[in-house]
Amino acid sequence: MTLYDELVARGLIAQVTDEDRIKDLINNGKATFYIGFDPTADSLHVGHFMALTLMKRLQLGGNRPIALVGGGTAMIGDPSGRSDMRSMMTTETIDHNVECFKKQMSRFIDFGEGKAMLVNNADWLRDLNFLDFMRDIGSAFSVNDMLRARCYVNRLQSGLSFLEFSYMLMQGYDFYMLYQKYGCNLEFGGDDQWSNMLAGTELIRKKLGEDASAMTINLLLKHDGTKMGKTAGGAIWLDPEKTSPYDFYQYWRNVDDADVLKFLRMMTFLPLEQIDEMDKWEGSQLNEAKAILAYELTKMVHGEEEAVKAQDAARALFSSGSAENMPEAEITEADFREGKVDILQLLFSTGLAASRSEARRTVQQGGVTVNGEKVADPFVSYEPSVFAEEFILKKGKKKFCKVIMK
RNA sequence: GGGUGGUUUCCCGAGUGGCCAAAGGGGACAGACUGUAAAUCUGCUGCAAAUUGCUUCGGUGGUUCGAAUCCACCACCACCCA
Repeated sequence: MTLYDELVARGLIAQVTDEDRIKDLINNGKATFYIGFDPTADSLHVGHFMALTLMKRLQLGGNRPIALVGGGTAMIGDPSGRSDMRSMMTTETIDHNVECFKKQMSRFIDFGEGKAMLVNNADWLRDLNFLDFMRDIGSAFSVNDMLRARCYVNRLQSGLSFLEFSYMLMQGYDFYMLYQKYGCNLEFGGDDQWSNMLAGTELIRKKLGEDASAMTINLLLKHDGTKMGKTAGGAIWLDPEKTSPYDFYQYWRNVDDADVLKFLRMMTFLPLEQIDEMDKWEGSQLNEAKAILAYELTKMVHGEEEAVKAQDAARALFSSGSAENMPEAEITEADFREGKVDILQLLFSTGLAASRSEARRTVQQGGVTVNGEKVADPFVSYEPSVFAEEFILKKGKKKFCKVIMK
């Protein structure tokens, strides 16, 4: 199976500019391709992760990836897929985020000599001269075409600043620069980037009379069309400080039945034959597929050791095993009042509940247990000595921790 | 630059002087049923030392016994005209 066919089989490819040319490039290791990452936060999230796995797949096929961090484009903010205006970030924040991105990417992609490159578009965007840029690049863009681009249409209702409108020019310019500097002949991106990417291929054609290609990856969507990787608490991050390996594992462990196989194909490196085999599974057997998905992804992002820990903790909670790898939470003397901690304070201090009020509600609704025993009274409190023994605090079905007295 | 409409709790959105911590929906959370799934049903959803108190309806100041609601100014947004 060729690389291109595999990408198709894994359900990754959404749109391409020229299928035959792209096949020839990537199947034969002739592509120097780039994917852009805008440093809007100090960690990558699962959406970026899929792009990284794609980069890896192509690199394994002998192609040369360029990870482009948008230290320049982040000054503007990509309006695609957004209904609101992005808040402006300072240069310091952006540069800090760029550094964080670099570190995380290095774990997945081999940036060894000649194998891959990490480039920052701040290098050419920040020092641009406005008039020169407008005469040179702006003249090659048609506002008529831009207004027709899908990504701007809904923004015309809710408001779009000229700053954001110009994002497309920047991204097009990136490709144009990478093409000239590094011979980058292919751009990848999320399907919501399609029009921005075409801006690049068009610009290269207009300015240089040469062809470059673009290909979009299907967005990581759930079966109901909502975005994956977002929870009420925010995004699922790759940084263990922002999303713990356990939470990361649980996130994937809990995907809908309808999505497991899709995610296994898109995100993991398991052989397709093995995944096809799982495709025959039904009902509760799919639970096993979810465990595999969760384990595989956690292993890739946090390493095997953390993946095993997360798995053990999950087993300990859901199918009785050792409590050794359970998440721990510390309490301190400050939590005690008159020598005791009450259950509400425990829930609050361990982060299981966002406030004492929320903790109280949960207790009243019968959602809290200590060492497996339901706590019905919101006023119960505990002496320090009980924490010398194992003290497992559980809220709801899935949230729990071992309480440790500091 | 001119005109009109708008800014409400996580989101959408009702509320035009007291009965407002603020309808309804979504989401989140908890319970039942399950397979750590989905669907469904129930509860719940500002904070707290909790039959009470405190803080909230873009910002500031004012009117009033009493303001999310009225007035003034400011900020931001959308639409129409230039």
